[in-house]
This record gives sequence, structure tokens and C-alpha cells, in this order.
Amino acid sequence: MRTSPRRPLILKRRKLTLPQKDASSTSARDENSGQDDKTPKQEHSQEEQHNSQPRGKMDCGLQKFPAGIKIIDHPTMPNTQVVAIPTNADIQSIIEALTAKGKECGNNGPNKFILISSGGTSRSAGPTPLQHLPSEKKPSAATKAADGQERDKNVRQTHVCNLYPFFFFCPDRQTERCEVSQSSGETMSSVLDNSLTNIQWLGKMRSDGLSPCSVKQDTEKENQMPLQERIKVKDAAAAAIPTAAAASSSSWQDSVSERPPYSYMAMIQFAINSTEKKRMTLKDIYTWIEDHFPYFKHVAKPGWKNSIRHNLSLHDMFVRETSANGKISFWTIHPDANRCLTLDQVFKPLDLGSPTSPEHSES
Amino acid sequence: MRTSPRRPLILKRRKLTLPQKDASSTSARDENSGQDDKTPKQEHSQEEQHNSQPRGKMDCGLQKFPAGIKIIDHPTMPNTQVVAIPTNADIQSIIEALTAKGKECGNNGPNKFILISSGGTSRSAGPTPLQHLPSEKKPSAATKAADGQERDKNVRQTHVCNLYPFFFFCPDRQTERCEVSQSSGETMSSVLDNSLTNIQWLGKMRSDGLSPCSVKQDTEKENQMPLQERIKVKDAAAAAIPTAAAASSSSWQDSVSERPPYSYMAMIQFAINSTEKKRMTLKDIYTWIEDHFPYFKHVAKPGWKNSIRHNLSLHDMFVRETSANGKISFWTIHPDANRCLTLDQVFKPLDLGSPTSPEHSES
DNA sequence: GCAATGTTTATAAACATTGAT
DNA sequence: GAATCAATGTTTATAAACATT
Ligand SMILES: [Mg+2]
Ligand SMILES: [Mg+2]
Repeated sequence: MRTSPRRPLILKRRKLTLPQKDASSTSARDENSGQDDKTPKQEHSQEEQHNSQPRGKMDCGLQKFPAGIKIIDHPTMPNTQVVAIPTNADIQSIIEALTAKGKECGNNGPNKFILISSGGTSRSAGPTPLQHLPSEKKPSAATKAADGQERDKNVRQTHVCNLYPFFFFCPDRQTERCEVSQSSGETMSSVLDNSLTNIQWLGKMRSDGLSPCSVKQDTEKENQMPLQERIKVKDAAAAAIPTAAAASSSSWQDSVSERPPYSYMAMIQFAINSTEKKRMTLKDIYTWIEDHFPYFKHVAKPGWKNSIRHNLSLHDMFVRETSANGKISFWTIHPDANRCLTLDQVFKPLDLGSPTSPEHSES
Repeated sequence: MRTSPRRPLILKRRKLTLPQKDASSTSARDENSGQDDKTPKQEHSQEEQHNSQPRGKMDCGLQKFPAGIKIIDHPTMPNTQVVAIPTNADIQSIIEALTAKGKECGNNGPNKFILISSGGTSRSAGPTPLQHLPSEKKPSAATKAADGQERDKNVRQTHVCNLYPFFFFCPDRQTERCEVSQSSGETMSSVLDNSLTNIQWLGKMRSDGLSPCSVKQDTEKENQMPLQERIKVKDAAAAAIPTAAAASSSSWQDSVSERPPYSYMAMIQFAINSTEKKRMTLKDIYTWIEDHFPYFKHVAKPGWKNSIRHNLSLHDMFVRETSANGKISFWTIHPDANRCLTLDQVFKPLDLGSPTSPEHSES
């Protein structure tokens, strides 16, 4: 920590909502490895994405290859291409197309390919033998509900076979994004959106009962399942209306799904300093942050709690104290280090709607 | 840091040589994002892998699917299957086979598939149309040598088209490994070793002149290219001899490609304490570690240097001092915290061959 | 301006310890 | 009281953004 002078309250750092792991690991143990993991990430933070390279290349539209194979930029995922493969295409053609595409961009090029089986010729992932697309139909709430209170029942009837996210390994580079924008690949975007939705469902498809060997991780652990899907759904619905101007607007998205510009350390200080005695239990810290920054309640992966704990342990400024009776342990801020930061010192809370702040009047 | 009592010298932690990112990010900027990234990882650390679940399943041998597709456990990489696909197989069969295999193991199953094109029927990746396997032939040192001093010239004539590492995304889980053991899939292991070599080469295949758009990251930055290939080559050659007993033996592999069980913090202490004045420049710390732990010279990703710097900054025990003339900055160990650890306190260095230790007698 | 060095934050993970059934 | 399991706490690793030299 080093107690360097003038640490910024508002994080400037934090670029990239980083692409994160792929196959990753561990079961559904604790907050980490949340079921949300490994989905193509992106986290919906459109802001913070549009900075660097103009890169005049823009060679990212639809591209046709032998055997009816088409490769299109993924409409939202950076560095990703969707490869539509006719069912009658031979493996050799597939490999050649991928190879060609891979060579074309070299190290700078996209490094993920998602293979989908297009019907027989072109239109891609529409009606294909092995699946049925329920697409927009309402959740129906069947499938082993009664689990948690509302653990997104709409993710269940998956469309298994046809869509598989393959991750293709180009050597390196990624700063040099291929600038996947809404403009390119516009023509197929609706179809692809469907596919993508499915793919992402599939990505976070838990044990839908289709796997015999999975008999343990479905309990409830820490898996609140960061309801991101619901957001996704609303997102899609909203996107169907304006399409153009609502890119990185400032309405609902911002207040709920946008990550606050404060570091964990700052937020913990906000939380603790918001109390009378300047001390707070871990659980209350969680709650305070969720109440004041909906991002963590709704869209952040469960691992954010791990990060909170990590910060509490790591930084010397946070010291753990035990209540008089020795029952409860509180986190406090070392007096020498406490700048008495509070949220409203750095942010006048307009009037979002979360001002009630059930501070849990710590015992 | 907290100066907790009795910090272990030998790391017990460090399980998983973690599967890491997939698409990851950034260009070849500094040590991070090394070109080695995203290759199937695994890092060769077989030890530390064989702990948990006995898992009586053992359904991991060779398996045949329609259209001549075969799926075999990867002989060394855990959680990975090699899918041998005849060139005449249709995409539908491929997807079905993968789907079936995926379902079979469910969430617990392997989450990576490597697709290779087998000749036309079975024997897998042997003689295939688009490539030629030099296999054991000596490096020959042709191809654009005169680069660095010896930047693995043998990696060049790659076998491009036929082998592609695809990463297949099973939803979650990984703790429940499929227990990939040397025993299963024994029959094909030699063939697969060849394939694997190529695949991994391809995985870190840099810009071999085949990509037009890559015109900048090839400079020299920090990209020493973690010569893992050379190791791999020797590996293959060595594997051709014993095959059975040399599985996770203790000979060459261990001393070079196996990660030492010491934390960065410990290694930095070893380095600094190995000097007279108990101080060392960053660069010399790098060098000392590389000299004493070949892993970091040869197989670690370039990001390890980032980690070194991170540790130096993070831990209060490491304090930076400036030489008398104010020119050079040395890293020292805070006296209160210095347990005077040295490498030979914890490890009698048999007689590996790296004892000369050009300590760079810091100016 | 660039590369090396240094600092800080974020995330994931392994594992230990404590608390509650 | 032991066995389990969940919550909490600590530490290491890695990647990244950014600052400073
Ligand atoms: Mg602390
Ligand atoms: Mg330090």
C-alpha cells in the first residue's frame, strides 16, 4: 500500500472490462467462478471500450469462403468472428477458411471464432436439424424451478447442439482490436443476436439435467447468478427500439449496470465511514455497496465479494476488530489512514432512488 | 503483507497452473501479454496435478463416433481431448460427436477439445495432405537466423493448416477433472505427441512472415519468446525412448520446465540475500532468478517480470534505495523483515549445472 | 519519445480459520 | 462433541493501467 500521497478517489485506471478467462476452473464453490464466468464476458460496459485505435483497416464485414462458409464479425464481442458453416461443408474447407482468415489478419486479427452450423447454404443459424429456437418466447418457468427465489428460469430450455462456442487461438495481440462496431455486419446482426443469446446461455448453461455426472454444484452456494441475463433481455428489447442513438446513453444502463468509478478500497471506506462508530461487518459492507452501487447487486460477477475481502485483508488501513463480547468482528479504518471519505464527498447523489440506505445499525 | 508469522518458504498454495485467459488482450506491449499467452497453457507442471478426486469414472479412453471421428484424451494436458476428424467427415457429424462427448461428461467433463484432421480414416494426424512432419530431424538452423543469439531457430518451418487448437467451452467446473492419466490413450500417445507438438507450435506461431498485417510487434520489446518450443522438441525426442516410465519423472523436465515451489517474494529474497551488500537492481534480480530457476528463462511467460516488479512494490519488506551518486536504484530488504533467506537454505542444489551464477557484481 | 522501472488496482484462486448446523 | 459446510480472512499469482525515471 505504501500510503502514497494523494491517491485518487475517482479511479482513472480501470480501463478494459477485461475479457477474462475462458474455460477457467473450479466448481461453483464460492463467489469466484460464478456461473456467470466464462461467458463471452464483455459485461455490457460499452463505455470504456471506445478509446484507442482508429485503425483504418475495417476489413471486418461479411466474408465468403469456399463450401459456403461465411465469416462475419461478431456484432458485439470484440475480436470475435462468427463462422457460419453449412452442414455439408467438409472439414478441410473449414480449416482452410479459418486458416485463411487467421492469416489475413495475422497476429493483430481476431482470435476467437464461434462456429455455428448454418442450415445448408447461407442464412446462418436459422432452422437447423438439431435444434429449435424458442427465441423470444416467455420463460414459462418450467424446468426445476423452486430453486432460489427467482434464479432466472428462462435460461433453461437450451438449444444445445447447434451452437458451440469454439475459441480459436491466434498467437497474440489484442490491443489492436478489429474495431467491431455495430455498423459492420449490420445485415446479419439480428440473426446473430439470436445465436449469440443462445451461445451465451449455453455458456452459462449449468447442469440442466442433461449431464449425468454433475451431481453437486447445483446447490446454492454463493451463486446468486448475477441476473445479468435479465438485463440482457431488457437490453435486447430496448435495443429493438432506437438502435442508433442509444449506444452509450445515460439512462437506465448507467445507473444500474455501469460500474462506479471508485476502487474497492474507496468503496469500503465509504461504507465504513458512513456509520456512527466507523466500523462495519463484512456482510454489511457487502450490503452497503450493493445498495449504493446497483452494479454490484445486479451485474457484477459474484467474485466482487472476494475482491472486497481481498482488499480488507490486503490494505493495512483496514483493521479487524472484535466486538466487546468477542462475538462479532468488525472492520475499521486505521485512524492514521482514515481520510474520512464518504460517498457524498465525491458524489452528490442526484436522487437516484437508493437513498434510504438501511444501514443495518450495527449491533 | 501484514508480516504474518511463519510464512511458508515452500509454497503449498499454487495449485492449478491456471487455464488463464483465452482471447485476452493488449498487443505485444511489455512483458505481459507475451506471445506465449493463450497457447493451451498447462505449462508442463505435471506435479501438483494429481491430488483430488479418484473419480471412478475413467471413461476417458479412445472413443469412436460416426463418420470416423475419434476422440481421445490428450496424453498430457488435463481436461483436454483430441478430436481426430477424417477429412471427409461432415460438419454435422463433428458437431454431433462433440455434443455427445460434451453431454457425456456434463459439466464435469473436459472443457477443451483440440481438433485435428486425420488422414481419411483413422490413424490420426499422421501423413495428411497439407503438411509434412519433420518430427525428429535436427533443427537445421536455417530460416531467418541471425536474430538474437539463439532464438530457437527450429520453430520456423511450421505445419500450418492442419492443426488448429480449438477451445471448447463447457459451462463450468473444472475441479472435477477427468483424471487424464498416461495410462488411458496409451495407444495413440506417440502419434498424438507429434500432433501436439505441432499444435503448440502453431499456438505460439508468431508472425512467420505469413501475415501481412502484422507490422509492428515483432521488434523486440520484452518478447523474448519463452523458448518453450525448444523444450518441446527435446521433449518429443526424449519421449520417443522410454515412453512409459518417463511420465512425470524427475530428469530434465523437472529441472528446466518445472516451476519452482517458491513464491516470487521468496525468490526475490533469495536473490537479494545472495549478494554481499544485500541489495540488487531489478535487472539483476531478473537475471539471478533466470539463472537459478530455468523455468523463468525458458518456459514462463514474459509476464513473470511484471510479477517481480509487482512484488517489489507491493511488499513493504522490499525497499528501494538509491546509490550514493543517485544513479542506480537498488532493491533491498527491510532489516526488520529480513530473515536472510537464501536458496541453499531451502534447497541443496544437487549439481544441476547452473552454479556459476554470474552475480553481476553490482556496481 | 521511448523503454525500463515502479505503483496501484482488479481478479481469480488456494487455502486457512471461524461460525453455524 | 464430531462432522460438515458456509462465511470469513489471508496470501499468492497474474494482468493491466498508468506514473515515473
Ligand atoms: Mg487489512
Ligand atoms: Mg516495496
